[in-house]
Amino acid sequence: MKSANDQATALLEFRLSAHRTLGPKERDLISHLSWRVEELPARQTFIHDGDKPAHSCLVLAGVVARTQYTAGGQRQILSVHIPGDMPDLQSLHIGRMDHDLETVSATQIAFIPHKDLNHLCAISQTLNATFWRESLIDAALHRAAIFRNAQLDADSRLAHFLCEMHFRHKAVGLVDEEGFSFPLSQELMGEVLGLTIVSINRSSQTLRSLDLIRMQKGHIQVLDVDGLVRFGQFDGTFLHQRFDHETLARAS
Amino acid sequence: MKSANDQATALLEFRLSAHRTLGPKERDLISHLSWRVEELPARQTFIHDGDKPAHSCLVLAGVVARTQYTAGGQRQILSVHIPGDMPDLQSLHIGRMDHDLETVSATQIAFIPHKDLNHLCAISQTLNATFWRESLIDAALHRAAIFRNAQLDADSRLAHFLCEMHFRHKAVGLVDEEGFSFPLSQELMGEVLGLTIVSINRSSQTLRSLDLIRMQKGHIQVLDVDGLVRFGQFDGTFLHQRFDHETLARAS
DNA sequence: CGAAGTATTGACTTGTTTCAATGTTAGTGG
DNA sequence: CCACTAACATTGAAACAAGTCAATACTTCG
Repeated sequence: MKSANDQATALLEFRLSAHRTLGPKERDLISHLSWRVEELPARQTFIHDGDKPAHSCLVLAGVVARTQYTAGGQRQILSVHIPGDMPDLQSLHIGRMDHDLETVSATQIAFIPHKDLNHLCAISQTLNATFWRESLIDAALHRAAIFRNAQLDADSRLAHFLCEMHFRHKAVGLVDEEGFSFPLSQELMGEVLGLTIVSINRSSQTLRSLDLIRMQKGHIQVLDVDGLVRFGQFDGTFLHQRFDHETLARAS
Repeated sequence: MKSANDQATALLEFRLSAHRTLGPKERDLISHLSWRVEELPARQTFIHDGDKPAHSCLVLAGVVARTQYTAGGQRQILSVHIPGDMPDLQSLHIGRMDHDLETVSATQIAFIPHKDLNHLCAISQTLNATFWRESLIDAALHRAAIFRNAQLDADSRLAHFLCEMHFRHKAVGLVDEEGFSFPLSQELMGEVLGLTIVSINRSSQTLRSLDLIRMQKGHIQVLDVDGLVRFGQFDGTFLHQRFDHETLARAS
């Protein structure tokens, strides 16, 4: 049984290896980080708009959403983060948060002081570039969201989003023959895609009736990847994955 | 009369100073960069989806759009870039472009080899962090776009976008009593906001009738900043500007 | 069992698109 | 200097995708 700290180390090493092969120096540096791991319940905002965090975090288990609220209190989900993601890497160089981070399901999150990350980046050009790249891919996900929300109708929008989720889960080895576990309710998917729960419900029925996906109680299975990709006009380039099919199990 | 190279240097120094005060070492490093400056006509795609650029660029004059196309050839403008922006800074660490860069108006663009930028970042932690921060603010602009396109109706969406343009132009000293020069046609604003030209036209009439803006032939003037901010639910935090009111003139 | 959260369905409403025509402006060449 | 052209802006009417409202069912869990 691994300690939580080892688990964070293994996951980070796996994630960074997806960008480039790490040398022994980098692996050593990573392994000496000391993480503080927290268990958080569902629906908890753990970093607030306006905060000036002194740590960044790595999602170990569960799902986290970036959110922003309208004047009327309506919530927009800006992006969805799964194990292996570092959803507030930006706070390393942009002190003040311009959005919230909240848990969707119960999650396990590892925190690391900015000081330690900065130290790492100062010592290793490779790690510096890799963390930077990680934050750039985050921006690429945002661009994909802008594209789909503006250009696709409700059905395709959902298809595009589910493609993204499928490939991102796959990249961290979280997809098996049964699909992947995915705790967003239809209401929350609506908040991601700028649609109402009613639209999501109807669109999900469309995708199911076309035998593209199966979708029930926090679990999603893509039955026809190519079909879903076509339906959602999904071009996975923006994920910039060096390889897709390694499993987290193999890495840890 | 400054050379184009000096102009690029001055603009970059000004821009980076908006993040943090640069020391003499950093200013010296920047001043020794050698830029290649190009004049490009309007509507020209100068970096293509799939390209692997060996340079990044700095917009000196004119407006540049990041674009992505649907299967049906419909164009989405992902973001709009004005003088002082480095719209493909990401290519420094994400080799392959996942979108196009095209000019909107006639532009002047300065190119710098990735090699030189990487060298700079290796030598100076400060510059490394500053360029990184620049790319993170780019991501923050994306988040603002996701928010406005999903949560605001046509009128507010346009108001929000015009606020963003107003403050970003102001930050580089491009706003005077007459407003600022802005070459996006109503059709292109539609491609930014996920609306049709008809909607933009009607929304712009709304904003004009409320005396919030004046808008004619490539020129925009915000008459009532506070009013427009309120109307568009605009929270400028995401711009992360250290100061807004320095002028480019003063810096160069 | 009751309660809360989530999913589903139908009827009606609305903001935006689509289509199509007309007006305006700036630039070009005779 | 004016006719011609292309790009851009404006307007009205009809169509439609998604929203709203509201009722009902299913699931999970204490």
